[in-house]
Amino acid sequence: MSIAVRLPDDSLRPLAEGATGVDLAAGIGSRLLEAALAIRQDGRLSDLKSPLIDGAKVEIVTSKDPESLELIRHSTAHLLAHAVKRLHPEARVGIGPVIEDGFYYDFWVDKPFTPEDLPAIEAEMRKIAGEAVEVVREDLGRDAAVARFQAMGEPLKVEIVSGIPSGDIISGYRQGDFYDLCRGPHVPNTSKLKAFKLLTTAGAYWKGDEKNQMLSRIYGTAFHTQKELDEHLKRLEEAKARDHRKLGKELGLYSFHPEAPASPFFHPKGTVVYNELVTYIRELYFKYAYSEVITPQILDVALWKTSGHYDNYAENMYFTTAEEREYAVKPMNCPGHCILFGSQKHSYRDLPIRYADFGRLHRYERSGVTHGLTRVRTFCQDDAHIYCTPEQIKDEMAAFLALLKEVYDTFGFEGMRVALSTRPEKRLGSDEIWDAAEHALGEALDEAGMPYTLNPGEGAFYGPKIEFQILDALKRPWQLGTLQVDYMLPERFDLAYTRADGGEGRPIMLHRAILGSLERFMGILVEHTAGAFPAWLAPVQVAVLPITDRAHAFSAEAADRAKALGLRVELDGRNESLKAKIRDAQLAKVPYMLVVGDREAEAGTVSVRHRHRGDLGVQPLGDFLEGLAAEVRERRR
RNA sequence: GCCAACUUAGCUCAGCUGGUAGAGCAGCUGAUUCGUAAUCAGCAGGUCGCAGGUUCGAAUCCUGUAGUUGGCUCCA
Repeated sequence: MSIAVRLPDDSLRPLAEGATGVDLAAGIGSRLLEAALAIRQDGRLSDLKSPLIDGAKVEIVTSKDPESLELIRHSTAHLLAHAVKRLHPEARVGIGPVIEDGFYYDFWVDKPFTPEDLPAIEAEMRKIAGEAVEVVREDLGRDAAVARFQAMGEPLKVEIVSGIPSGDIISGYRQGDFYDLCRGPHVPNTSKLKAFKLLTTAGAYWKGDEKNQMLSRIYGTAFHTQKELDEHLKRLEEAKARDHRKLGKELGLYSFHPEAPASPFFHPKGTVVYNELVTYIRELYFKYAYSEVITPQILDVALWKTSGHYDNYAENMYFTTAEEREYAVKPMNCPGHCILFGSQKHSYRDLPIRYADFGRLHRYERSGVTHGLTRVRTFCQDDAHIYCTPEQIKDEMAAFLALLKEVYDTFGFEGMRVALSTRPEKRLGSDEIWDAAEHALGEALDEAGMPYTLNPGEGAFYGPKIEFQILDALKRPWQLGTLQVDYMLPERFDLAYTRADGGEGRPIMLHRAILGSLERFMGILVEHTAGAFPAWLAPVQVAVLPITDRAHAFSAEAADRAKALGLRVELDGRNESLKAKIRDAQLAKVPYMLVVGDREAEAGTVSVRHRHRGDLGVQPLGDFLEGLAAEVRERRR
């Protein structure tokens, strides 16, 4: 008996019955056998050692295959667990999946692993890889698997396997004395794992549930070659160098202090950037017909009970009492806007009404979740609420999408992705209302021709939402904008408008933001630009650098003229060398430097240096200043 | 909130197994007047996060606490 499989070049290859991918690869060539990691039969990835199916389309998977990286990482996770079991036989294994950029493995140990433990474990991994231990699939019935893991003293594995229906076949893999539950596939032997690194340790709950056992997690990554691994580690370094917490301190933008945990102090330079962002959004609000309002910071608790925040969000709110009356510090602007809307009679002719608010918000975030500027306890959103009729939702969405695109384009963000989040478990309102709201958003997106993904159960408690995600300069995704439909608050605040027929209509409320939190946006922007803000945002837009004292008078004149044009200029009159002044201006990421020596002072010119483009040559002072003023006015990138 | 690590001068960091704190940069003073990423010299600067404890003696060991960091979890 013999079988035949079809190769990618469409040729048929006859093989003996029971032949595996190993036989196939070996038959084609020893180089291929060496490179082979797995096979794909009729589109399904499986072990190199799995038997070939007669008539199947088969390809040998090598490192060139995109899916093979996942395979390598998964096998490396097993290698990690194998090494840990050798060094720490008492450790109980959890799970070890592949994640973006690497893998992790969870262990139940008395003493959690620390970074100091990693070199020894990594060395053991290299040892096992060097031993070229065969990786063999061993399938077991459910009950046999439970028995085996019980015998091995692996309670977590027993728990997983026990959750699988009795009678099912469970796949597992053995490499030497290590056996693990796994769907596979895996590399044929451990020598295929050549480029890996353990990165960090962390605590993690079993099954991600805080009520469960805390396990010790080891993170690592793996690649096909050392070169790819090195490049990845270099990228990590680059991201670290752009960390907004580090750059914010270095550039003197903001700082954090124990007196107000997770709450930024914006220094003068950071405040310039912050205010420029607000000014920009304000200008767009004028263009897009929003009305800015200012509402109180502290409001009666009764308001938050009406809005539903008290019941759903109290654990994240700050409370205060005065004259025996209980107040809450606002965690969002919406209820205040509802009071505003309800304070007057509205005609259908007035709608939509768009209230924008840069009010400061406070939310109590649990101590472990705060992070630099991206997760803080006090912040401000480019927040606005639109009150409109059901018929106006689509137009409002279209206008918002245009606004959103304009803003993201200004900052050079690309690759926008859109997600529609639907009803969560903890929510207000009837299913009928949710049906209508979810439908309205989906339809509007369809009409705008925007592809989107669904996030079931991720909506806000008062309504479904659309989230807009962009990619920064390092191609990292960030969620910035959001648009949420809210049928609940108008109901709870009994908001109304007079319809054309004289009857009363209930407005629909749209919550929307483009940048999200200004604090968080600033952090993202710092990482996106590596601190080199475009001229319109730069805290110092131009530095004047006199070479000698003789150039001081003209330098001062240059600075004054820049200031008269509204430019943020700094005159570096220190008794330092030109080299030193340039270095300091470069490190401060000042976009333009004007070198002024005897020649320039004499001719009324400046020698222009750009932080990235270097020496741009000599220009008349007036020409340069006008050019820069235009660059700033147009908010060029 | 949970697990772990970290916290020393304004900043970045040294400080071996406990013997009573050190560098570079920044700052100040002086000299130097200089052409596209650090001129030279001198001076000054710290209750070693905070509170207890062990010890003849604590930056160092122990306990507690705060903040930060990496994760978990959460995220209107």
